[in-house]
Amino acid sequence: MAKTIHELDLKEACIQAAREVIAEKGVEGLSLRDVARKLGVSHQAPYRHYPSRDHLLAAIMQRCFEDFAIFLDHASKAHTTDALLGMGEAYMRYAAQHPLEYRLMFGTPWPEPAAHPDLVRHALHAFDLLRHQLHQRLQQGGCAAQADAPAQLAQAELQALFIWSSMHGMASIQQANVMQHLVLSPGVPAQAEPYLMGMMHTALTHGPTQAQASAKAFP
Amino acid sequence: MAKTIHELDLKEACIQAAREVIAEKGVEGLSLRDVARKLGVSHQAPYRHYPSRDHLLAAIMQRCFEDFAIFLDHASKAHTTDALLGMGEAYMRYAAQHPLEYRLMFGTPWPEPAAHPDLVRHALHAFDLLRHQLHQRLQQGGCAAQADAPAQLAQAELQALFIWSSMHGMASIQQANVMQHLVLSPGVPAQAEPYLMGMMHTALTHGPTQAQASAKAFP
DNA sequence: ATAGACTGTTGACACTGTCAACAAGTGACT
DNA sequence: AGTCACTTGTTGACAGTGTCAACAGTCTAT
Repeated sequence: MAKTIHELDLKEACIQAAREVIAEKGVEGLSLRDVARKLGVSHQAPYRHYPSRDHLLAAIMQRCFEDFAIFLDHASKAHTTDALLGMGEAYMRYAAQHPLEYRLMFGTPWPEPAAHPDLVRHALHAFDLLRHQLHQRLQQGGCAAQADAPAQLAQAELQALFIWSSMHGMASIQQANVMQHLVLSPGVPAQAEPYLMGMMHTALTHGPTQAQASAKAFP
Repeated sequence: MAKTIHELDLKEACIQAAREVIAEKGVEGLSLRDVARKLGVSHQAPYRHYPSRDHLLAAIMQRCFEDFAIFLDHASKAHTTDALLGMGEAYMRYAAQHPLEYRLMFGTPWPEPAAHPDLVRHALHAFDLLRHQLHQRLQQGGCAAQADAPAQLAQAELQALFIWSSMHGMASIQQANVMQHLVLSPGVPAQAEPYLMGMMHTALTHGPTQAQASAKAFP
C-alpha cells in the first residue's frame, strides 16, 4: 500500500499531472499511462475516476475554460477606459502565453459535447462575458434610434460572433507559426495584430454594409 | 504475388485510400494499417513509399491545399462583379462542404514544417491568391494618394491577414457546432456569416482606426 | 462482525507505429 | 548468360497505447 500522493485526492492530481504532460508534449502526447506513471500509481488507477481518456480530457478542458473566463473577466475590469479593448487584448495575450491550453480549448475536436454538459456550460461562460460587454455598450451608446431591446441583444450577439471569429482566427494563425513562412513585407507580422484590432474597431463603429441583403432575405 | 491494385501506383493509391479513411473517421482515426488493409496489402507496404505516418499526412495535406487553391481561384474568376467577394464566399463554402479536409489543413498540428517544404509551398499558394487579389484592388482603387508601391503591398498583406483571420475563425466556429450550444437570439446563427462579410467589407473600405498607434510605435 | 461500497493493483487483449530480416522481381554491366 | 544492386513487398517482432476483467485491500453502516 503505497501512500504516495493519494491524500490529496487522486482525481484532482490526475488533472494536475495531465496538464503538466500537455504543457510538455501537447494534447496528442497525453496518455493515461503517462499520468499514472507520473503519479507513481498503477496504469488503471485513473480509470477509477475517469471512465475514459476523453472524460479526463473533458475535465481538463473545463478547468481551462474556467481559468480563461477568469482571465478575461479580470482584464475587462482592469482596463479603465475601454473594457472591450481590455478583453480583446487579454484574449490574444492568453492565446500567446498558453498556446497548448488554447489549442486544447479551441483546436481539439470536442469529445462528444452532449456527454459533457458541464464542459459546455463553462465554455459558454467566456462567450457570455463578451456578449454582455457588447450588450452594455450598445445600451449605453444609444447612438441610433434602435431602442428595441431584443434587437439590441441580437446585434450584440452578431458583434460578439464577429469579434470572436476574428480574434480566434488571428490566434490560430499566430500559433501555427505560419506567418514565418509567408514571406511578408517587413514589419507586417508585428503590425498584423494591432491592425486587426483597428479593423475590428472600425467595423464595430460603422456597422456592416452590403451582403447584409442576403441575410435579410431569410429572416 | 497479388496483383491487386499495384498497377496504378501504390504511392498514389495510399493517398486516395487515406483520404477516404479520413472522410469516414476523421484525421485522428487514420492509421497506416487501415489504409494497407483497405488496399489489400501488407501493413508495411505503405512504408516503402512514406517513411512515416506524418509523411503520408503531409502528402495528403499538400493535395488538399492544391484542391483548395484551385477551388478559390475558380471562384474568384467566376464571380463577375467582385472577385474578392467570390473568393470569400468560396472559402466559406469549401469549409462547409469539406469539413474534414479543412480541419486537416488548418486545424491539425503540422508535421514539422521544415521537413516538408513542398507542403509549405502549396499552402502558401492559397494565401498568395488572396494577397494578389487585394494588391490589384488597391492599385486599381487608388483612392488615397498612397502611390508608394511597397507600402501598398504591405497594406494588401495586412488586409489579407485580417480577412484570412476572420474567415478562418468563422469557419472554425461553424465546424465546432458551438453555435448550437450558445443559446442565441432567433435568426442570429443564420445571419452570422453574412454579417461577418458585411463587417469585413466595412473595415476594408474605411481602414483601421485607433490601436494602430501602438503598431506605429514599433515600425 | 459482516456485507457492500470505494479505490487501487495485476494481467490480459486488440490495436497502433515502427524496426529488422527476408523474398521476388527488375535492370545494368561484365 | 550470369551476377549484382536496387526497388518493392512480405512476415515477424517490439514497445506503446486504451480498455476490459478479475482480484485485493480499506471504510462504513448495519
